[in-house]
Order: sequence, then structure tokens, then C-alpha cells
Amino acid sequence: MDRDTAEAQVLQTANALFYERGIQAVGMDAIRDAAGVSLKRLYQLFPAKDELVEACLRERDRGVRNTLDRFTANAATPRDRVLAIFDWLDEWFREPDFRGCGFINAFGELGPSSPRVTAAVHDQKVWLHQHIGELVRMANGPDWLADQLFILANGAMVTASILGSAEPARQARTAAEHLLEAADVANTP
Amino acid sequence: MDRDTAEAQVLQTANALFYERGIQAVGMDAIRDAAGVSLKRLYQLFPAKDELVEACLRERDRGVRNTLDRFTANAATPRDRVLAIFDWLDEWFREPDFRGCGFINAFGELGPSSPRVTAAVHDQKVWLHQHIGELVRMANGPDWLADQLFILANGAMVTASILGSAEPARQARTAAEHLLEAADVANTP
DNA sequence: ACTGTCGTAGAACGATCGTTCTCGGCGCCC
DNA sequence: GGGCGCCGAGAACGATCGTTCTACGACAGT
Repeated sequence: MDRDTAEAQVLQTANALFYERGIQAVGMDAIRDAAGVSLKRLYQLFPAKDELVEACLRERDRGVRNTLDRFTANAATPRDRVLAIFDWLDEWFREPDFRGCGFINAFGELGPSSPRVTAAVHDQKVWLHQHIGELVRMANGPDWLADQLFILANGAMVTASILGSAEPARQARTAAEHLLEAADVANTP
Repeated sequence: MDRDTAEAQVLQTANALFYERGIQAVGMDAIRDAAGVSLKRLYQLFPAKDELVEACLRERDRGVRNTLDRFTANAATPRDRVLAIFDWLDEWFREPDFRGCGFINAFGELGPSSPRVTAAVHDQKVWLHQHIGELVRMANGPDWLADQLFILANGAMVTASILGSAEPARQARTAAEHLLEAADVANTP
């Protein structure tokens, strides 16, 4: 197997395993078996587990950005683009193997012991915050609205995973509508 | 040392260590050293680490309920009682060793592998949800408002810990004020 | 065809950790 | 007072895991 495809294979497989079982519960051997590469290759691609974990998070980050962009792209009005965030959450929460936000989980698991993980999680949340900020600005909403929607989105993620329900997405969406109203964001294109 | 004081000592010490460093990063030896009890005593109090972790979470749960009760008790109006939730968050986030919600962290770390932890976290979040529900009902607010405030509170916790800022408490509080307004909750005693 | 390089499979190592066992000492009851 | 049982300190055990090493096979260049 060629190096690039091996790397892609490892990232995808490891990401799935980490998300499903937790990071510390997945050994390098399990990743080797699932990805079908040798340990040697694994370690020449990622010299330590920490770096593999970070690479997985950054890969996951790329995926999230693409998915969210796709969701917000085909909304009719700026207001709908903001609300599309919560439609994305709704669809995500309904996936049968949804187990919460991989970044929040990784932070809870390794935040105190791995600066790499902390940084990767931090970066992705800062991006999400800024992205929401852009959507809000395009709808002529104030910055504080973006802060609130960001909190709402993160809250929906943890609430949905702990309670094992997709409802928080709809509840957060309704709350977002009220906050948009409070910020005087009209529904015009 | 007497059995009950040993148990209290262990719960308090272990809780602090778990919260500070993460659960899997703290070995039983570290708890023994910090609590000043023997391993034998530790294992006769809690036959396995899993059970110690669950007991710690339930102990933490008791603490949270007391603290939150104290905060909401001395609010002037029903509306202020609801908003007191976010004052509590604000004070909590400002504690120098704040590292997020211990329950959310534990769930991210052990959710997939420990049903005991999952149950303890679930129970505490259900309680928080219901408690917010009671506060909202006393303010004549609708049930959906409680759902939204619950999401907002959880979101503030993870946002504050990942971004390392106490700001989310105030931002969530402002959002809560808007949602209260949207739900027509007046500021009367 | 031979040699050298690369890759894989899998054993092996060293550290950590949860759990149990051993040993020595202290108090308690007949 | 002497046997008995409980307790504390720490060693020991067994499993797991991250990481490295070994042995062997495939392939390319001359």
C-alpha cells in the first residue's frame, strides 16, 4: 500500500475508533488491525500516538468545515444561513452512531495531559465561533449574537449526547430564532 | 482512621485529582498517597475503581445541588431565580482551577466504556434539567424555556473550559434574558 | 542470478496500572 | 497473658499498551 493511501486509511480508521470507543481505549494494535497497515508504517507516519490523535482531530476538523459549509451554502436568506447551523446539528444528532462532539470528548479525556489535543480542540472551536460570527455578520446581526449561538450549539452537542436524544437540536434552533428576533435580524435575502 | 472519615477523605481527594488531571490519568496509588489511606482500605470502601469514580460523581452531584440551591435561594424574584443559574456559572468559571464540568468531562472520557459513569452523569444532568424546569415553572415560564436554558448552561460550561474564559457565563446570561423575554416572563415577585 | 533495500508480521521490551498478597504490628476478648 | 483478627505499608502479580526490534519475504538494479 502506498504511503498516502495508508495515511488516509489510518486517519479514517483511527478517527472512527477514537470516536466510537474513546481515545485511550483504542490501542495502536487495534488501529493497525483495523487500518490494515503495519506498526512500522504506522509509526513512520505518526511517530507517537499523541501526534496521530492530533492529526485525527485536524482531519475531523476539515470534515466538519466541509459539512457545515455545504449546509449553510444552500440557504435562501442570511437568516436561514444562520439557522442552518442547527439543521446541521439535527441531522448529525440523528446519525445512529452519534456519540457527541469528538472535540469536546477528546478535550474532556486528554485536555489536562496533552497540549496537542488541547490546541487542536481549541482551534476547531475558535473556527466554529468565527464561522458563526461571519454568518451572523452577513445577516447584519451583532457580535454578541454569534457568541450566544456558539454557546447554544455547543450546549446542544453535549446535551444530545448525554441525554441520548436529537431533541436538543430543535430546541436550540427555536432558541436561536428567539435570539435572532431579539437582535432584530429580519428574514430578508 | 475511622471508616467514615476515611471514605469522606477518599471521596474528596479523589474527586479533586480526577477533576484536575482526568480520571484515567489518576492511579489508585496516587489516590492512596493523597488521601492517606491504605490500598486495602481503599478497596474495601470501593471494590473497584469504577465504583470509586461513580461515588465521586455522585458526591460531586450533591455538592452541585447544594451550591446551586444556595444561589437560587436568595434571589428576589422568580425571574431572578432563573437568572441566578448563570450567576452561579459565572462564579464557578472564575475559580482558578476551573476545568469544565466534571460530568461532561467524565462522560467524554469514560462514556463508551463505563455504564456506571454514564448513568451518574445522566442522572445529574437530568436533575439539572428538572431543577431548571422547576425554576422556570415558578416564574410561569413554559417548559420549552427550561429546555433552552438547560442547553445554554451546558454550552456555557464547555465553551468556558475550552476557550479558557469566564465570558460565556455572561453571554449565556444575556441570551437567557432574551429568551425569558420571548417567553413573556415578567420581572415580578 | 545476486545483493541490497524496503515493507510486513509479529514477538519483545519496558512502563504503567488495577488488584491482590504478604508481612509485621497493634488492639481485643477469654 | 496469649491467641486472634484487623489494619497499614508496600511488594508482587497480571494485564494492557506504547514503542521498538527481529526475522523473513518481495522487489529493483546491475
